[in-house]
Amino acid sequence: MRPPPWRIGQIAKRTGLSVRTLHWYDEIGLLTPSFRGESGYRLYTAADVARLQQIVSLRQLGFALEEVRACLDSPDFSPLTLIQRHLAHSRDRMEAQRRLCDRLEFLAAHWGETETVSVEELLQTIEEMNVIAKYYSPEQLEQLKVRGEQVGKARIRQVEDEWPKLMDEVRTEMEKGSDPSSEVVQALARRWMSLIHEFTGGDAGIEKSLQTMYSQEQSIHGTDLKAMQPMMDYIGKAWAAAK
Amino acid sequence: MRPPPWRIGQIAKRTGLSVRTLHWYDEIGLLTPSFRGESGYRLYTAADVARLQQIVSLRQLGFALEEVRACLDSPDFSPLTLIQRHLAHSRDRMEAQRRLCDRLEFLAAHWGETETVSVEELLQTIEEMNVIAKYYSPEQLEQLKVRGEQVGKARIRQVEDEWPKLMDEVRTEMEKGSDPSSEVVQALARRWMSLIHEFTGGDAGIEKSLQTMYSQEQSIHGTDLKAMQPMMDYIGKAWAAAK
DNA sequence: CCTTGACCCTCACGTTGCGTCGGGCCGTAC
DNA sequence: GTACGGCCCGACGCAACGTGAGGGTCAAGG
Repeated sequence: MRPPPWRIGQIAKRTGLSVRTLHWYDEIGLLTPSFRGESGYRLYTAADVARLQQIVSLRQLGFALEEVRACLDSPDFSPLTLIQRHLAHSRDRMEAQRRLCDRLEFLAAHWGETETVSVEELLQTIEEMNVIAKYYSPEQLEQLKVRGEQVGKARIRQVEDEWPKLMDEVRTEMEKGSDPSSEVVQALARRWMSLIHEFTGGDAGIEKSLQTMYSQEQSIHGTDLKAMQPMMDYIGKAWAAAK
Repeated sequence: MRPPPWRIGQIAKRTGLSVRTLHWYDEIGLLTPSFRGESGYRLYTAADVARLQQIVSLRQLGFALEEVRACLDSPDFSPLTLIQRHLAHSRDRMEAQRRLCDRLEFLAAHWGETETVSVEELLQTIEEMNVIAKYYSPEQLEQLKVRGEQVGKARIRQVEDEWPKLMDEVRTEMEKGSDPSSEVVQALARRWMSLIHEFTGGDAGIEKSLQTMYSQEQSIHGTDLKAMQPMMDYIGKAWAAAK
């Protein structure tokens, strides 16, 4: 790092940028080295390096090269609005990134120990996620995610096992024509409501969204929701009778 | 949306993609419509639309077009590792985005009500942020951010006012040669330590990093840290004497 | 039959910020 | 003298389209 002016390779090493990047900055006129040797070598002075460090600093904030140029080349430029614009934009992008991570995390967790997952299963699950996202607000989804972490994956699998059994039992009672106020049906209703409550975490909004989804969609997660409608009515009656 | 096959414009409206995008997918062979009319119009069948929706689904996860192609075109493809790779990558990017947002937020907040900010001030502050980031771990910075929000901006400005005054008083006592165990110096030491404590929030690690920074850097935020070294020793003696 | 307007086609260049060649000159050490 | 590494310029490549230019097609209306 002996005498200024320095050649391009020195500058590259010093700043961590690539030689090509410095060529590029020169080419677009963002940083033109003050001198050229007789052989055509770019020669950078201390002032050039200072400007380059400013460029690097502004780039760290995610500014585009043209914005960096605007900052450095117009002496009375006030970067405040630029920063605020960038902040808003960055926050948006971060939100999008966060949601994407959530989705990926869910998918990764969903098949945590599974060896191989087929593309069909993946697409199926994405489709379900999209359907679900249609009915819950982002905040509700966040709530559900937290709740899912609270109850643990083991319990979730337990419940996923239990649901179809419970539905079978309810269907049986319905077909037998059992009175909703009978003790057997009451017990089923209590189990039903308990599972729902475990899912919603007692949040009324989430339960509302869940019901809206059940009434609008005809199938999800392999369950025929249309066929569930009468069951829900039946259980609803039993629950009402219990009170 | 009458009879399949549909023309490109219909498909575009239906999927929310642009016509150009569909052209592009055709060009790279990701989605070639099953038919062409005699006039050369692209004609998409229901199967084409189904594939397109799969493409859109996978793109939502942030997959590159080539990855989408790999998923859809090799029948025994298992996307699990792809998802995990993507998740790791996405988390990294989100972390970077978060740090960038933090920096921008700090800058925006730093000049909250100021009308115009010069580029020099901006660059100066970025430089300080870089120096600070050299000495604190990301977790510590997060802690400091939270702490800053707790104490409020008004108090921060108060402290920023108070520091130079306190330093002046300490310097005066030093030059007078006052005994560190004297009551006057003890009082100064108590004020000094109190301010430090208010900054660190009582965190030993942060205080350590702060001291490292003070000993390594020669100037920050317009304060001559080299000149502060003897003052810190002096206060240290006074504090030790107090105990 | 002609026009109009919506829709479609195929090039083909622009975008961002460089990475990565290829072919050839320059500088220094052995 | 020559070998090796640094530097030059020019040009293509990248991801995923956007945005024209210039021109055909189709259905309805005058």
